[in-house]
Amino acid sequence: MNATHQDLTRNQTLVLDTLAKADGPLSAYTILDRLRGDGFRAPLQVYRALEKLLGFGLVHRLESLNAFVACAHPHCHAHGLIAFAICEDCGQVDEFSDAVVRERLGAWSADNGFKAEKTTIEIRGHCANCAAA
Amino acid sequence: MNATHQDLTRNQTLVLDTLAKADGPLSAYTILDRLRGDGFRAPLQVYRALEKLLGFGLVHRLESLNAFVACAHPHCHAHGLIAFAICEDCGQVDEFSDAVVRERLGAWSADNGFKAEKTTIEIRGHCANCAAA
DNA sequence: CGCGACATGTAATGATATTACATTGCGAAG
DNA sequence: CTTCGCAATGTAATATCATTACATGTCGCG
Ligand SMILES: [Zn+2]
Ligand SMILES: [Zn+2]
Ligand SMILES: [Zn+2]
Ligand SMILES: [Zn+2]
Repeated sequence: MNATHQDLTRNQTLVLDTLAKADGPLSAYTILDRLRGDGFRAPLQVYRALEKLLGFGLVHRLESLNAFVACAHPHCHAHGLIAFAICEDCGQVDEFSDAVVRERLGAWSADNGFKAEKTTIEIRGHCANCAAA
Repeated sequence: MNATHQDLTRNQTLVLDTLAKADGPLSAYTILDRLRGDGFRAPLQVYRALEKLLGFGLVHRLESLNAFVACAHPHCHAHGLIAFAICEDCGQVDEFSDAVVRERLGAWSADNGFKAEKTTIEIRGHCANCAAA
């Protein structure tokens, strides 16, 4: 595990590159359309690649958008808990993490006997640039 | 605004009651099926009611499930930020809020000039009961 | 009554995701 | 080398979630 870029299959590489080149989140079907020229024909080709990439931590799913982004920090994977700030105007996504937030949510889980598997934090709003306009 | 239960229309009341009686989140189509006997025929009847109920704060949308729950605290809705702990085994949802988390995410937004409109926090995992089993 | 505002009814379509099954590529075991 | 097993891939069909478009109903108010 902890796969490097070299371990990726052709389809996984194509999907990851598509996300990396994009300026914002892409839906699975948008990825599919962008890869038609590379032989992609069916949604499953995209979803299967995404599934692996999500497992590798190279891609994140934005639940509130039903879309996907390449990880902004694929190296320093301190990925215990990630938060996303999503601009509704320009689509830009900012990925960050906060130790205090992680600690507080962890404390709630401990207090309530809840075994957390995955935490989603998504802030929808307007980025600095778009808010100015 | 700040609508009370009395202000609700028939369809809104039916949808809210369905959610309140359910033991967990329901998808829009599940709500539709449960209301066929009351004359519901089309998804839009559910989605329109949900849209209003979400606005009133009587219902929450769980982004990671594409499903909806009745608010657990429809009265003391001082919480500007709500978090959900969702059990993947039994479907139970626990709704809570944390002032420190709100403050930290607010601080990040302020630091980055981001104007937050809506924040989603969802923890997927296993509740105390199910984790024991 | 005549109008406007809002809720509702109905059909069609669009968008997102999964199931099922066949096939291919490739390294390990024999 | 051949066969086996496994993971990836290809393809079609289907399931699930959500919206658009347009017609109709209801009710308060001038
Ligand atoms: Zn990341
Ligand atoms: Zn922006
Ligand atoms: Zn609530
Ligand atoms: Zn449970």
